[in-house]
Amino acid sequence: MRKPAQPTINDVARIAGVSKKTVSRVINRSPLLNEDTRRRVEQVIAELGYTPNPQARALALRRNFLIGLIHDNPNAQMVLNVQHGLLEVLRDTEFELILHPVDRGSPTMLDDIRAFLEKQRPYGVMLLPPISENDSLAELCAGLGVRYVRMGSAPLDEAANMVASNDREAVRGAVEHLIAAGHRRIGLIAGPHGFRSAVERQAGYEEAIEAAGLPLQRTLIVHGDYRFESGMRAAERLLDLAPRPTAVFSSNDEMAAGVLHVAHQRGLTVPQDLSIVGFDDTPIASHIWPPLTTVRWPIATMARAAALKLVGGAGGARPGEDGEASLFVSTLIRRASVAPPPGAG
Amino acid sequence: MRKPAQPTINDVARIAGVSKKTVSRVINRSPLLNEDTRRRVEQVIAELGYTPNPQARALALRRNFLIGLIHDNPNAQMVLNVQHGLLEVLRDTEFELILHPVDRGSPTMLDDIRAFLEKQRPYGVMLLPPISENDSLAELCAGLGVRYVRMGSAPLDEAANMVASNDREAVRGAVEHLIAAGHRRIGLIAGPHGFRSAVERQAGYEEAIEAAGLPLQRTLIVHGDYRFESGMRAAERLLDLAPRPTAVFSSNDEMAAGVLHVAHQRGLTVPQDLSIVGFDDTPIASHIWPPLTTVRWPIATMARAAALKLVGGAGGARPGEDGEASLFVSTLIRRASVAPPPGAG
DNA sequence: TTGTATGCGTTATCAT
DNA sequence: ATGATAACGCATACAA
Repeated sequence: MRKPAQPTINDVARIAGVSKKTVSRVINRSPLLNEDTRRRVEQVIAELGYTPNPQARALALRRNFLIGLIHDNPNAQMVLNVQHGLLEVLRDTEFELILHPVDRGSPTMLDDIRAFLEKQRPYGVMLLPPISENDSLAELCAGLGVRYVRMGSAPLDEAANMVASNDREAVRGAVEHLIAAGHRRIGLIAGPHGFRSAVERQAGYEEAIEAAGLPLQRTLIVHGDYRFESGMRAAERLLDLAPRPTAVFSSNDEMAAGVLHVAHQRGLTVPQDLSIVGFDDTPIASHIWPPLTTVRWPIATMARAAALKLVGGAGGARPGEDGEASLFVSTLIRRASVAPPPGAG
Repeated sequence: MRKPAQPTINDVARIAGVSKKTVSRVINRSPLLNEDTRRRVEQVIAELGYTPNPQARALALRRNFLIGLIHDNPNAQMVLNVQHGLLEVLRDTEFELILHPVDRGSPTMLDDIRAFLEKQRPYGVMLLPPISENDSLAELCAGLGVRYVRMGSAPLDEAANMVASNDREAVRGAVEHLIAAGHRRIGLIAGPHGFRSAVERQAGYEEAIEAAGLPLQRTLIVHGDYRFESGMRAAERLLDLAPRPTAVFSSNDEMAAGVLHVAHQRGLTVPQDLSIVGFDDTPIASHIWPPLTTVRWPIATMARAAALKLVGGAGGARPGEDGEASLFVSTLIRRASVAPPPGAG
């Protein structure tokens, strides 16, 4: 196999009959350049198929063009949506996305991330929930001089470092939707302790209940861990109640699917016997039967905004209007899993 | 914010009282080194918290430590599983994973990938199905001197460049399972034309049907595009048949979920009225109702093997037994979506 | 407007 | 076993 040696800036300079610096100026779009020489150099660049070596650039500029994505696998679809949103912005820049999944259960997580940051020295990092809620992590980044953007369920940092959704309002709206359908006993499957998203979503639930003048019953609130099985367990407890709730709001779709599962097992028909509302609008929400009413938050849009905040104008990226926003609104997607409570007809 | 200047090899050399080359030797585990000096240097490295600059290394070595993942979004869970398998191996090495999603519908896909390869010059790339089936793409990598590993449903390259699953056998086993349950009219939802996986899975279906001495009926074979909606459309056509099939094998879980959806819409009970088998064992398979009997292929294991093939011993990675294998077996996961055909009791 | 000298942090060559 | 020096490909400071 022949060795396809990449042409370097020297080759371009030699063939174009100029100095490397001039080529460098062309590459970096220096304004003070003779139009003739620019064209000539660009011609040679095109002929040779020359591409600047990113590593050499990084070395000379004393900064690289890596954006890190640090997360602890919230859910597959979300991670992928974030990756897509990020890459959509990064694609036209010289930045690359590198991944760094971590294990929030590990006591060495912070050290692990520190090692990653010190080794790669990424230009910036994107922090996904739930670890994005960790203030020590944000401080670690700041201390190391690595810019960061956190994604979360509420504004927990300054706008420049944050893209947030309004989980509380969104859930309040979702539960109000159930109340408007006639439900009075509404169960909540809350997220795990220590998650800001869990807190926000529960707060939204409570706000809606109280605003409607309904009693806030602790037995109607069960915690899960955002996983399918925990949704099943929570549903068991909720459906064992007498009288049992006529509707359940689940803090994410996966647990909501667990509720549906249990309902099926018990011979309950959804939504006639039990209404269910989820959160996330992952693909499973529209694929299960019946299709799930759920809250959709604009993950890809938020990721794009985050990317713009991170690279903000650097490396060819242009901050768009997305770049300014840091709070994003979620919307209720109405499907077939909600109906009036039994006997309400 | 203070500038946390990284210590360089020069700092280490100066403080340890040796030359940079000696430090370099320590880092790279050169065998010819005095034990004393090695320990002394390692001590200083630890004290300073020195980490070699990957960009500078890449420049000097004329090769970088990037592994690219090129894919056209087969499905979220698969992409994520691959990422995890890859990163599991890469984590202990100096390699980083960079992403490059593409659009196989675009006529410029190959040019786009070429630009990516020429710019980043990754050490190696991992190609996911379906674009991994594209021979021109493999040739492009080879021509550019970029090593690659393809992931696919059958061995379509030499072992060093391939991790393959045995889709054909796996599907054959799955359909035989249906036949053993008593089914004689078994529908197939095939994958889209142009996909090797679609060909292999259809072949497995046909082998099972013929081996059982059943008639191979073209009306029982409908093509989908691996997406949920296409599964619904295919199911409509299959269930409109008279007599209708008593079982359906779907070439992936997402389409199988579509079948389940249509069955529900038509008031058919699964598995009593209709048995369904899927392929992939994505989370949705176990989360829908009833839980789906499906074929699981060892994606993460395959990805680990691929990573070992790519970095093979380089950069601290040690080829394990995974590294040798290039053919991986899938297994049938039996859940609740299969029963004897109606009236068979 | 363009060129020269120098540095970025590392490894390779060839000494000693 | 260790060190001086020259790459690697690019950018910056300073001249011209």
